[in-house]
Amino acid sequence: MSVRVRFAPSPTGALHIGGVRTALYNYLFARKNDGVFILRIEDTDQNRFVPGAEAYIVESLKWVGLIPDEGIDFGGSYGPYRQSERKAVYRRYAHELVERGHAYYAFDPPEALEAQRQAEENFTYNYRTRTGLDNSLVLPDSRVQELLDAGTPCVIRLKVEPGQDIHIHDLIRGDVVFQSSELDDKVLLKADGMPTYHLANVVDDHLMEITQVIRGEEWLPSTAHHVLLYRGFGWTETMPQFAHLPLILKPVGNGKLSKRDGAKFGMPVFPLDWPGETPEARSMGFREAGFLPEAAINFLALLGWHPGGDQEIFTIDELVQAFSLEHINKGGARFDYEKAKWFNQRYIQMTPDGVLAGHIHPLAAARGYRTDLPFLTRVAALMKDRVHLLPDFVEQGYFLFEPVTQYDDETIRKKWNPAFHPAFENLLENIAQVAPFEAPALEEYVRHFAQEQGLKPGDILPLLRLALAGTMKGPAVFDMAALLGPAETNRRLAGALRHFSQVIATIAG
RNA sequence: GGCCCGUUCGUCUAGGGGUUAGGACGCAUCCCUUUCACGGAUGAAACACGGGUUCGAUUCCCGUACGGGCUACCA
Repeated sequence: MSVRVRFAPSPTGALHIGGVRTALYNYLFARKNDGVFILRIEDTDQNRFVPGAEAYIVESLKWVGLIPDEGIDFGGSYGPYRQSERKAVYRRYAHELVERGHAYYAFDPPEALEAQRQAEENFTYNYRTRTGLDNSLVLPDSRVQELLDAGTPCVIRLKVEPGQDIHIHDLIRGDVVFQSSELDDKVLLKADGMPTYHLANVVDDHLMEITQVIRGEEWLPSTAHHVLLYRGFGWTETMPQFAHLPLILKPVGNGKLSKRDGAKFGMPVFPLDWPGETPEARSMGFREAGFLPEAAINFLALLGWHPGGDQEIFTIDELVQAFSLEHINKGGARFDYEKAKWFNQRYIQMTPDGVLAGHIHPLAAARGYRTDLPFLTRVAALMKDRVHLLPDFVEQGYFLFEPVTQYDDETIRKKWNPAFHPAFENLLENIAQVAPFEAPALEEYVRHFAQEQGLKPGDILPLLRLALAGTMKGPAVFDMAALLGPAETNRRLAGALRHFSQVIATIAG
């Protein structure tokens, strides 16, 4: 039987980075096994529906390159892939389960159950309590029919028979056993006619011929219910295998990574930006933070999984080749943003300058900088070894785009000597004539010039850097000069010379 | 509270009955470089605890502790 796996997010907001990892593991598993990767939207909660969330999910998957083979927006013959469009299907199956005696109608209004929970410490709707509640198990058939005919609001609940062990063989965790007596009679079909997750996911996984369910650990406890559903429907022969993924934990402190942690720690926890009503609700995305999608994928893949060995950098094809569910760790993995940035740095280094130029383009444009690709390509070459995120190119390399207005005066006081003035005057008059105006020629000229003037390289180089960039941080001086060109180099030298004298004059005064 | 899952350097992890417990991020020192980085080298840093099983447990079993998840007409 060919492998078919699905990623089934619910459109209640931005897709969490943990969700992206779940999608990634499903994708890798599908590719590794020549299977099919399906995107299914689980929008059965009408109250939590968020407009735009579905489009966000699709755009996120596209950005990281996890393109579904089937699903909403991607075709396939097992549709519809949006659960809200399959309402009739679930209704039919829910009733079938009632007929088979594995489910029943319950008329208890939500308020009544709420009151029960208030009154009774650990109230659970199960085999113990259901006989005293308002459902088709205790009501006479005629009365049930009457209520149904009258359109009385009701739900359909799973009838869990006590006294049986439910064994699950989890592909990641091994054997897990649940006692059915501990399980509650889960609602399968809500009063609004929509199914709950439990019914919908089992029916859809069956109908869509899903072979492995790879999902978050938060689903492990309800898997016993799902197994009971497969049994109730008589689908045990084709029941999918289960694999429950460990959670992604907060960078610091306790608990799983939450949506709010992005704003809290100033780091992205979503693939793409997601606007929020308040600053705290606004979510930064990996894309907007300046990550290359390949880097984000590489980072995510290794957060909770490793194939063994010492390799850290994996192309997507290498990930596919190396992937196996058995190597997924059982324990939760803490989100480590420093490591994420390290991956991005490595991927930036590996990316050709011309490609980087394309990434820098919009960032430069946003700041009103030069945007011609040949120039940006050279910027990329000079900066790529010292950035972690794409915006660093313009934020840390600002002096390549704009005139120097701020100088590192501290260093000027240490390095500048008024006695250098004539020499620098000379340099600024003649440097523009160096031909070709490229780094090697410039370096040769300046070093030779220093010698001529009786100066050490250490006297002149730091000051030249300060003149061109204003700061002691940055690419090789001669590379910068070459990029800036003769006119700009001359201009900056002249401006710097005036500033240097002023700074010293201030001290003297 | 109940049920379920987990626990190797600070973090992500490799490993697995006998190892100097390996790698990566981060950190520190040094080299390269008259900048910042990159790169290279070196270093500090871990098997939660207690019982078994065993000639021998970090590795297998059982407890304990700690962490996590679930416990809705949410997913």
